[in-house]
Amino acid sequence: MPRAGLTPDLIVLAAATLADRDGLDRVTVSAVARLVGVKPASVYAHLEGADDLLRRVTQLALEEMADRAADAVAGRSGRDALAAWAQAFRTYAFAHPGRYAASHRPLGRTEALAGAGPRHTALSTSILRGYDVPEADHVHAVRLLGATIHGFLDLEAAGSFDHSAPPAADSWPRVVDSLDALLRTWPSSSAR
Amino acid sequence: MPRAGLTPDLIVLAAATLADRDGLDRVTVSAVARLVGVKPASVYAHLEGADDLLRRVTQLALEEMADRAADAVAGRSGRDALAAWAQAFRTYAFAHPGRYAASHRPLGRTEALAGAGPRHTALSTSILRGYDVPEADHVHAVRLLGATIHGFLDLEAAGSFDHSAPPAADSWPRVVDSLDALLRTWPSSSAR
DNA sequence: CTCGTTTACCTACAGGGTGTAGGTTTGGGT
DNA sequence: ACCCAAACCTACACCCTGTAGGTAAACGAG
Repeated sequence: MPRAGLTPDLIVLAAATLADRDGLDRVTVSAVARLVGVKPASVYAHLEGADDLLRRVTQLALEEMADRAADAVAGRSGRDALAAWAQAFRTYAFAHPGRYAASHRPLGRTEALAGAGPRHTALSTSILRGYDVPEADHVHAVRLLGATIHGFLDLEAAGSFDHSAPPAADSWPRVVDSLDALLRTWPSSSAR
Repeated sequence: MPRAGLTPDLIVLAAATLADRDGLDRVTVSAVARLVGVKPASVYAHLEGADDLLRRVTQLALEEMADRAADAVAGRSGRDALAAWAQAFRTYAFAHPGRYAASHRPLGRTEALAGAGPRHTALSTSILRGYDVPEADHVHAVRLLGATIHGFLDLEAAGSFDHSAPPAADSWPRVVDSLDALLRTWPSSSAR
């Protein structure tokens, strides 16, 4: 019997593929084993278990998203950077729904600080350079950006926008416009 | 052997309790059966299965949140209404993390239109009455509000804000301020 | 108050996922 | 050519889902 030549990375990639194709909740050690042509028990030699598998998919998704986001903001600033940055996430969420869903799973402090987390923080902070947001408010602005983009994509993926009239895609540019407007007028917004 | 006197509602309530205590992913037919003191098979007489159980928890959570949100906006308008409405969700998310997580699960068109969905839409629309947002933009504004609040609470629950300095609670009022500012200046924001 | 019907709950079982123990094969290094 | 680490296997125990069919408690009718 030829050997599959598995590595943890190959298994995680298969899991991510499966997540995108069948949904994150269908990602099981057994299903991944089937996909790579191996018995379930063999997978446990490369990973610590189901939790570990999902955690690695989360980390993969966060890294990939950071890559794409970095690409998007490169060479842009202000509104352009903001729009491209946000669009990078939306494109990723559509292309890789399972990975995107995985990216929301909680991570331990250690994994979060070691992985792509800081890159995401740095990227969204860099967007603020095109606006007049005071240094002290950067954290809040970054959180607001992240929350709004994540919230929109999450609700869109959950179909929450499918029950009212205009397609979610019509609201997307308005969301980006709003965030831009908010950042442009930030000082006055904190002045009540 | 005394009879437990189960009803679908009692089972769903037990499931919701379990979700809040142990996490939504620990909600299984078996666990709920244990909690109410019955064998797993007995639960299937009252529900159609695990999917049905989770769907009902989702609906329960949406109804409860609509109740609290309605309570919060009653007798308020403008910024007060917005802040109270947003706070209602945050309070609920803290008090009932499992239910709150369940509220994000996708629902079919039928369940969504029959349940609390329309109430939530009506509630957030009512907040716009305190602002000068043109009728045609209401949908977009409602989606923006929902996305931002949901996104913030979801990221906060996932611990995404625990890795940088100020506690998430410090950013929350800034988010509400920002949304208020955005709605107050809405017309100019759509004018680029 | 007994009797029959309903139905709440049961046991038993099949199927699939997780995870461990321990055996067998494969391939690279010496 | 051989050896050893590792990749992969079978076999098993355990839990969750869901179905089939049985037992017994409640409840209304006479």
